[in-house]
Amino acid sequence: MTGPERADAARNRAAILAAAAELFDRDGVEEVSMNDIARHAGVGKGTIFRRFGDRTALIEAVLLPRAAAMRRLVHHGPPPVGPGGEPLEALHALLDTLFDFVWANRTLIRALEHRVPHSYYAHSSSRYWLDELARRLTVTHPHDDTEYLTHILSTALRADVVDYLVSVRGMALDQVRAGLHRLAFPCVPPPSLADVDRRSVS
Amino acid sequence: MTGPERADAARNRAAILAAAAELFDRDGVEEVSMNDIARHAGVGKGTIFRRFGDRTALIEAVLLPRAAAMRRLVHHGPPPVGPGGEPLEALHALLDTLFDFVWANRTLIRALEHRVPHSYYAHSSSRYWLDELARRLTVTHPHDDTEYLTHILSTALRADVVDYLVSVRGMALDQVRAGLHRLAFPCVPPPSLADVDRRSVS
DNA sequence: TCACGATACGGACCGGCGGTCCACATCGGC
DNA sequence: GCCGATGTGGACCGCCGGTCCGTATCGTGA
Repeated sequence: MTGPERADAARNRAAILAAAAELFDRDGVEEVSMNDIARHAGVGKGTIFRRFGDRTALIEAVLLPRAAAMRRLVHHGPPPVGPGGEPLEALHALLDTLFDFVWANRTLIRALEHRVPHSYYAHSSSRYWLDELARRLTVTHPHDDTEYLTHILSTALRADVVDYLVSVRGMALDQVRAGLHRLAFPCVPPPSLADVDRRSVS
Repeated sequence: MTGPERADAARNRAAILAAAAELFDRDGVEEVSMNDIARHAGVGKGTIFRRFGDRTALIEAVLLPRAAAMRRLVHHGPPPVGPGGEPLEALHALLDTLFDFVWANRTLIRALEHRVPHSYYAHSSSRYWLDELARRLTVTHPHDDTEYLTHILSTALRADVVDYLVSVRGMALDQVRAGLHRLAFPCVPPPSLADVDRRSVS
């Protein structure tokens, strides 16, 4: 066991991740076999399993850097999504950021949920933003049942729920986004469309 | 093509459905192969495929009579869940009936959703109770966005969402049920626990 | 009762999957 | 340049859902 990883191994890891990301995105996760990825990356199938263990771990490995980027944005980025902004703006910015992340990675997220039931809520890389959401809700909704609200919002943010609204019910993305913000304030009338537009364009 | 079906064929259909229902229930849908079902039913694998077409259709066939029973209850049963009762009671009774159905058949429903994305909302045997829910909401919430409310409630009734709350978060069934009823009336305080108990015991 | 076409049966068989194995190639410190 | 540690790749494995077809069973009309 030398320090980290041999040079050729690192090269192959990168090639596999790139090939997997491209094929998953292009053809849908379920349509891509491990053999496809191996061929496309120019490596043997055994190499993939040696690097990543199994199919589930490979999917996670493709998703991980994207989740980490979002996490960095939330924890160290500029306000309003990063720390230091006005609480209400911070909550809405977080919702938008989560929504964008879920939408952009919906195929990977759905595939993971498919292979590891409840991973959407229970997976460690999900927990942190569920907790962050709860934290911001506690500030903006000090008198409500924030655990309950967190659950409602995180369910509305499920990749398959959003996907259904858009691809089966034909809702526009901004409609779904507006519904999400409205859900956070169930007892006030929904904001005017102009407000919603201003927020989601930023 | 004689009239309906030969006697041995009908016998086998029943045996297959019974075997599938038992194994799905006992071991979980994903753990049961078509060979398992064939062996357990005492028929050849070919017979299953001849009768039902493919695995998805077999799962649907196991679920169908249960959904039909619920449908009968809602359309022809005694009030409050059947027609003729007081609107508010009718809505709550429907929510309870749907909740019980989803919980009792959560493994089958999840397996179907797994094989046919969005089937939970889009499948014909789901449509009718989504429509019924919307109908009753229109009566009890004449001034609200009932389409939106229907979506929120049907999402809260997803088999995987309920399953997560119970099996991962450790919520009691009656808590989840209470949350469902509360969701239908977001702007009034939740009913006292006594009310909830009275309703769900009936 | 029997004969015969229509129908159903069942398990060998197929292609493809995720995952394993191991003879061989490649790396990199000395 | 040597040599043990590390990495490689594709043949191979068991299993899956699904098909095929020679054989068995049904039920009708005579």
